[in-house]
This record gives sequence, structure tokens and C-alpha cells, in this order.
Amino acid sequence: MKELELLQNVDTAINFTDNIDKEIELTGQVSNIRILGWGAFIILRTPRYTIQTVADKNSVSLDLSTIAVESTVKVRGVVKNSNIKDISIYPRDIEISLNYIETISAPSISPLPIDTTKKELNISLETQFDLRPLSLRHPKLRSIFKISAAIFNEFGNFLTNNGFTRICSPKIVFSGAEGGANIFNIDYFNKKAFLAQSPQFYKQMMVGVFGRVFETGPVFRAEKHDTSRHLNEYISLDIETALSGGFEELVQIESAVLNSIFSKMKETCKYEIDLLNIEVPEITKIITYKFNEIKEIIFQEYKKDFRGENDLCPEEERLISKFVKEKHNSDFVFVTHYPTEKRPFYAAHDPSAPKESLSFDLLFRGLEITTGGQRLHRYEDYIAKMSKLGMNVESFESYLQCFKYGMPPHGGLGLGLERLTSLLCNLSNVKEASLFPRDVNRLEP
RNA sequence: GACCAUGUAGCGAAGACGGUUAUCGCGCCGGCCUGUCAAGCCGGAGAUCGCGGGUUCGAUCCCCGUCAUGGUCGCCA
Repeated sequence: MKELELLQNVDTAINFTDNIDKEIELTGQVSNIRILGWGAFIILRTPRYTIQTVADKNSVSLDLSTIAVESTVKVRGVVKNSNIKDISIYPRDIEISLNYIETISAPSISPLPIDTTKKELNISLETQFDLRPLSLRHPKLRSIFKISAAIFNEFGNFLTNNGFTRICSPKIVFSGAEGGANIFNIDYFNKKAFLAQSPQFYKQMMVGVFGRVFETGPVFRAEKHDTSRHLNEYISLDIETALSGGFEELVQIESAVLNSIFSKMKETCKYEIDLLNIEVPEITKIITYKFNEIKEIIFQEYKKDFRGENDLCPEEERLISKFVKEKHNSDFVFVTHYPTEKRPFYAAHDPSAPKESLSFDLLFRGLEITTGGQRLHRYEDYIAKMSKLGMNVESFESYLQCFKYGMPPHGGLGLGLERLTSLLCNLSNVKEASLFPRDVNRLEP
């Protein structure tokens, strides 16, 4: 038996201002080393900091030329004020003047096949992903995932603080929510099962339990699309809530969530915002256009006629975003009332105009990042709609229980984490916002 | 899946009417530098030009095939 001490503090944070001219100890990985005649500047990557240390070759016993990039080192040194220009370093107003440095772990092979010490990584996407455990060590790539984490966290915190309950629904499911072709089949103890395309059914069921729920987790799409905005596994930020008003309430909730994410990001991600040169937006007014209005605007303003088609193509998404930016100075536009036939069976429609669904997409800087809408909530409506679409009602019995025994009017939305991250960080491909992207051709790393 | 591009050193690129030793930057190796700013200066090593076939006296370059990657689109978050 061995009893371990209960830690009062597991953080690695250091109060530098209280430790000026005092000696501290740090362990970190060498992200860069600049050797000069008298010594070296060694940049250390630690969980909280990327910090500059300074080693005079006469003050430390270790031969500085033996220190390879990505070595793990333990150092002791005195905290000094400094004024560092390199914005990949944080904090920049202090540095550590070393008395001692020891290599804890040295790489077996050095150098890295890619150069993570430069301002830009300057490698192809393929190389970036093939060497993901290494490329992610670059300050700019790390920052992308700090931004992503900030979005993820504040999405959950804001909703939790506003009466939503976090749920975790199964990813191995009995049936798909969106239809058959784009769903991954798996063998589940000799039974047919699927990987969830969406937590849709479960989050609806849980509205009957908690009233307001959210989930942040992976979803899987088996589509053989291979584009800069698609992943076969992505993180879906999902909301589902009972509605007291119309489906527009969802638009307002999402706007509030996004604004909360953006303002929190400005607070906690100053370093990343600076490093990635991110322009953090804010929704100051909620701009909505009906689907049919969009088609007319595109025709009137840009002389392109897509009015016959019942979906928006990427070009239309870009054009309408441009239009809204110029006319309303907004990076965001909600497109409402999509054709009912383009929406899944559970989508509610306008009783006075059955062809128009009570749903919306959110376009951000030219790309769709959210689909949402009000759902059907009456059992009879489900039976009627599913029968009309030729669906097998019996096979959805476990899902339909909640409606049979009473559900409030409700709706929800799904926000693509990687899409939002990539647009915020000005990435050209959504895969860059996924740690280990899964696409048609990539299963590892 | 369709269409269009691209495969040249560890990484990112240039190249040529089809003709000696294939060019540049980064990294690497050696040297220099008492404060660097994702360092600097000098020198050096490093490439079966994606793979297979064809045309040719001769192919990294032209042709055919193939594989891989990227872009646009279908579809979607």
C-alpha cells in the first residue's frame, strides 16, 4: 500500500512578476535554439508558455551545441524583465537567465523532417497531415487548436450557465438520422449498426427529459466528398431546446452563443489571435433572409439565376455573404425557410406554407457552418410524414416513443466546430482545423 | 464519382529546342559571432527528377498507362 499526497495545485502556471530576480525551475521542450558566440537563446515550450531562456556558455555546464530542437530539458534560472519582439513567444516581457540546464530526453533522430522553428511551416497539406504529431508542434498550428478548444469550451460553458444540460449520446446507433447512403455500417456483435451521423434522435429525446440540452462530440459522414470543407468525422456542436416562441428563437440563441464564444476568445486567446492575425467578429445585428429572397437577390444583384434549384450552391453562399457584408456589414447571415423537401423528415414546416420549412442555415464568411430548425413534435405528424416518405415507422419505434407520450414544441441546431475554427483562423481547408483529419483517403495518423 | 492541375534533395520551389556537372531557399554538417527576435555571416554535403512502358543516337523534359496529391463540383456541418 502506498498513500499519495493530495495535490493542492496541479497547475504549471508561474507568477512571473512576483518572481523577478528570483530563481525558478522549468521543464519544457526546446522549440528553437539560437546559438551565438557567447551562449544561446533557447525557446522552451511548456504547457502554459513558450518562453525565452538565455544561457551564457560560461554559466552552464552543458555544451549548448549538443541541445537538439525538441529535446526535453530541465532548467533553473533567474526571472528577468525583457522585451521580446518574436510574437511566437509568450510571455514576451520576461525571460529566464539560466544557471543550469540538463537534457531529460533527446530525440533519437534529429533534425525533424520538417522545420518547426520557422515563422511559417511552409509544407504541403499532405506532409502536414502525414507528419501530424510533428507539424502540430509549430506555434501557428498549436494556436489553431487553442482557438478550437476555446470555442468548444465556451459553447459548453455558456449553455450550461443558461440552463442547458450537457448530454453524451451513443455514437453506435441503430439507425441514421439523415438517410442511408452516407452512413458508416459497422458490425455490432453480428447485428447491423451504424456510426452516428448526428445526435439528432437522442437530443430530441432528451428535450423531453431536460427541456434544453447540448452535446459536443464527433459525428460521422460516409460521403465520398473530397473538398476543402468536408471531413468524414467532425465535431458537431449541437443544441436542442423546447421553444416558447417560433424557430427564430434558435437563431437568437445561436447568436448569443457565438457572441459569448467570441468575447471569451478575445479575453483568453490574445496570444493566438495575435499570432494567427485573427479578426474576431461579433454579431451586432441578426440578419436573416428567406431562402427564396436569396435566390432573387442573387438574380437581381449578380445576374445569376439559380431560382429553379432547391438548394444553395457554394457560389451562392459566397455571393450572399458578400452581399450581406456590403449591405449590412455583417459576417453572418441566417438563411431561413429552406424548401421542406430538402430537409429531413423531422423538420417542421410552416402550416400556412407547407413547402417552406421552419429551418435555417447560418453562413459565416461565405460558408455554411450551421443547420438548424424547428422539429415536428406531434406523434401523428411524424407518422404522417414518415409514411409519406415511404419510411418504415416500426423501425423507428424507440425514437418515436417520446412523441407518442408527449413532447413540447422544440428545435435545435448543429454547428461544425472545424468549419467555424477554419474560417476564424483564415485556413484554406477545414482539415487543417481537425487534429487528425479523416477523409476519403486518410485514416492515419 | 466528373473535370482541371501537380509530382524534381528531409521540406518548399525553379528549370530546359530533347544534349556535359539539374538551380534556389530552408533545414543539415563545419567554422565565425557578447543580446538574438520564428537570428546573421562564410564554407560544405545532400537528387535513381513518382512508378512502368514507348518514341529517340540520347528523355527529368515528348507520348501512353498507372499511382499519389491538390483544386473545382455533386453533397453537407
